[in-house]
Amino acid sequence: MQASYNPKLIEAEVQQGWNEQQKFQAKEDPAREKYYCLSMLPYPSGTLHIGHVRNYSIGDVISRFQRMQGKNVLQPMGWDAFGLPAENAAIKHAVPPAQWTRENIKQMREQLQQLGFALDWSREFATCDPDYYRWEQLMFTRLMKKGLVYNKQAEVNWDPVDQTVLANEQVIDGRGWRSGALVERREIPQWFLKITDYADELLDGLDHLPDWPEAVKTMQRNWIGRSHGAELRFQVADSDTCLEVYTTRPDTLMGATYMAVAAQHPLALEAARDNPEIAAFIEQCRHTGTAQADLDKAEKLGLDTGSKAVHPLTGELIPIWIANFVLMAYGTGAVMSVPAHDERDHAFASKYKLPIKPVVQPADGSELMADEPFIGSGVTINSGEFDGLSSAEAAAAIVARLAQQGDGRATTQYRLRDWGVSRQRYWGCPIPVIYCATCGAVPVPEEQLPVVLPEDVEFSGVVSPLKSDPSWRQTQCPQCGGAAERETDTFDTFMESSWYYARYCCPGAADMLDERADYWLPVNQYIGGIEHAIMHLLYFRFYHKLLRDCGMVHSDEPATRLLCQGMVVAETYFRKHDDGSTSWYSPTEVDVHTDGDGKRQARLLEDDQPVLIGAIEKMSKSRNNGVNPQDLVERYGADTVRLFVLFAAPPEQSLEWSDSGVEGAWRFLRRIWSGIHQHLQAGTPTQLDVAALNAEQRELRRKLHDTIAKVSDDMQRRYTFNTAIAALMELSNHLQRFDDDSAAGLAVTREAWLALIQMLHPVTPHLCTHLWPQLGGTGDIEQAGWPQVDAAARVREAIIVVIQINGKVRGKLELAPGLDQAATLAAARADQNVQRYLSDVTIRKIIHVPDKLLNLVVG
RNA sequence: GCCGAGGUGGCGGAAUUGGUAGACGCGCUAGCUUCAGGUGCUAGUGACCGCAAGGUCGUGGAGGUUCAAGUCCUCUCCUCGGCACCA
Repeated sequence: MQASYNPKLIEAEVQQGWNEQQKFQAKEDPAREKYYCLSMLPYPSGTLHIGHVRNYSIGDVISRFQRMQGKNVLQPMGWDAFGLPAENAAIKHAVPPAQWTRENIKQMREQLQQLGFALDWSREFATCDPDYYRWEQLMFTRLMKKGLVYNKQAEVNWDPVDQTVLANEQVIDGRGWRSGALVERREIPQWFLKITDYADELLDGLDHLPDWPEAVKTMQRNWIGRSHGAELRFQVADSDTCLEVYTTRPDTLMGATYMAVAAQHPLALEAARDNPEIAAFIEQCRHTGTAQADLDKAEKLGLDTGSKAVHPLTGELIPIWIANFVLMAYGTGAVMSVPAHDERDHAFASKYKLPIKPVVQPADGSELMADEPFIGSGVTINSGEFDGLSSAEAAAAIVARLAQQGDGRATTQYRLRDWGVSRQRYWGCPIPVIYCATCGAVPVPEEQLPVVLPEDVEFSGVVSPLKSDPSWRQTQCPQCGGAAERETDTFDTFMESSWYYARYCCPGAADMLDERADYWLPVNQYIGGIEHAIMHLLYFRFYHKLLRDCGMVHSDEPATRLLCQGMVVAETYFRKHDDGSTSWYSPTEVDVHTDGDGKRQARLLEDDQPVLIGAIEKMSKSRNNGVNPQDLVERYGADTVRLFVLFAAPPEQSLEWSDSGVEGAWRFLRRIWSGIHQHLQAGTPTQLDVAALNAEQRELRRKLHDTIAKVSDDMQRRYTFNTAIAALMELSNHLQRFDDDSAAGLAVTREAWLALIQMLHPVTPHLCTHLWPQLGGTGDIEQAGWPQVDAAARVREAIIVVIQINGKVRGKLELAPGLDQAATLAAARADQNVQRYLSDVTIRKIIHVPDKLLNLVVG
């Protein structure tokens, strides 16, 4: 064995061994328990960043830990290859999106391989492969036939200068990012998947996912937003039309003092015909982006249409307003406004001096605040015959009355909207639909799939090559054979990431999936960023149910356990220049020192002059605070990088990058190496005889077996890899301090080093694979399994019990375990410092937590 | 604006079920080792008072519950994630 640790050498050697054995190629084996560990597939943006390294290191620890438990583990990898950045790169560098994407994949694959993840590369694919997306197209045509797909008009952000549709992130302060033109909302026909048909199942299914984070389930519940309320009808005065509204608070109907409709509502458009002021207001409303946050934050504006609605209970006429915060796409595009009991209605009514009529008061009889809405439930007032009822009773009574009149009914509504899957983009999966003048929208027949996206194209960034190329577009109608045109929109890229996990199970299958999916699914452990908590993870669950209802999978949920890791952030360094500009420096160009007063100072290495330390932010190009994992791997080796990202923070928290922290990880691995080197030099151990150990040797064994218990729990149940590593560091510190070269001492040390290497193996597999045979470990470290706890070794002869007086610690006593209250009290009374607090007082109360604490309340 | 997280030494973090706050690592200080050091080793390191024994304070802020609160409750401030076309 070499005296010093050389990761470059051993990592290459160990990886070569894995490749030769095809060690991580998973094979279906019904005789073995399977374990499917899946990390979210990366978008091939160019190079790997630390966020990827973190995600895949977590997945790899879990995978390798499960392999050591004897499971048949599948850990695949692929590429989420369609998407907007490829189009942006094409515009910037004049390179076709396909070429840019495939070059990035090549580079990132090499980087992943260097990190030594236990991935089954034989199952790899990119979602832009026609062999992948053809099945997605097939699925879509099947869903069309099942009635789960429909086409309707929906709004997009329209850039009137570039004549193109913009993504929300391309709209900056209401203007197109490239043209600077004011963006308009425009309606165009788009395809939708009926996710709302599955709303109840998606909601109720969350109750059967005990191993998903509560935060994710809560966010999904709120997103689906099932509410029970009523659909009500208001007659429009002097007209034969009606306003349909939905409300969750029919008990407050008597307090409705005005109606509000969306700017695109037919009633608003009608009012605009002979009123230029209204027409101008509607035009103004078109210039907000489609993003919900923008709409919510925009000033609440409204205008009276002049029309009146008839209150269905009182017959009173109430005004109908147009309001910019009422959405046409959501619900019926109209709401009844009860300013006394709704915050937004109250603000709007106050602004436009509309009447406010309280109809509910708190059940405890407390006074209503004059200037604030009361949004809770209570008891009805000012409601005529409905007075004096609880909110629930009033709601039921009012809905019953309206139903009798034919003006309303109880309904359930969802906040969730159907999934719009059309994108007016080139670099995506073509939507397999043909438009025929006689037959309408016809799904592309199965035998004509896939509809292949042409890859060798010139892409200007304005018009999709699909739309500009008539030879691709023009085709024949599959039904009547007449001239027809292809759909030129492509799918939302969430479509590809909604079923990739299932395709990994069946590479090369002659259908979308085959029986191999039943062996591997559901995913045992899914790992990805918290930013996917709602949309991706909801579509992922939805698609699984679609696959199930098409008979392709036989479970209700795609993944049983979910881990959401936090972001990777880093400190920023900058200088302000005289011209007002700012230069951002990479952490690698800066040296940070702490002076004697604990103040941190940063200097630029290049000129040795100070730079300012900025905020800690998500790693990004604009702040230049990213760190390239490849440089780190070259300098320290993959094991050090993996160790650091797992040690620096628990997986769910954001991880702060630290160069010196990496140094610490590197030092730890070197100490392991030299410690084992010294141990091997010291001599040959005899067979371990636990009955013949001295006190120090027993103490080391106790530490070892405590550590095995802790690390096993941290890795399997808690997923706190940082504390598992800390425990291994403690054990290693003990081992280095333990200076006993006797045969028995060496035997205890050998046992500890072997177990340490086994437990560290999921984290730093190269180092541990290499050291295992050096320590005399037999066979393959992975097949040797996980170290077992020897309960007898953990028994303590003495434990520390804390003595408190009035809740303050006054003594710590080393006592035999299992003492009762009286014996513990006697021991406490014997302690000098405790005695000082017990003279001249009476003990009023004694709290005894056996083997932990004795609290004496005195006075 | 709405929904969801988070806030603990100079720094990253630990404290798993309400029971010793600060494990482990970084940084810093001192000493030793080395031809040398951006090496290695040893010791110390929350703040304040004290020669020491020991004491007081201390988990974003303000209240509360409890023998006991980082942990539970109420209010509040700040940071981050998502908000349906970034992925």
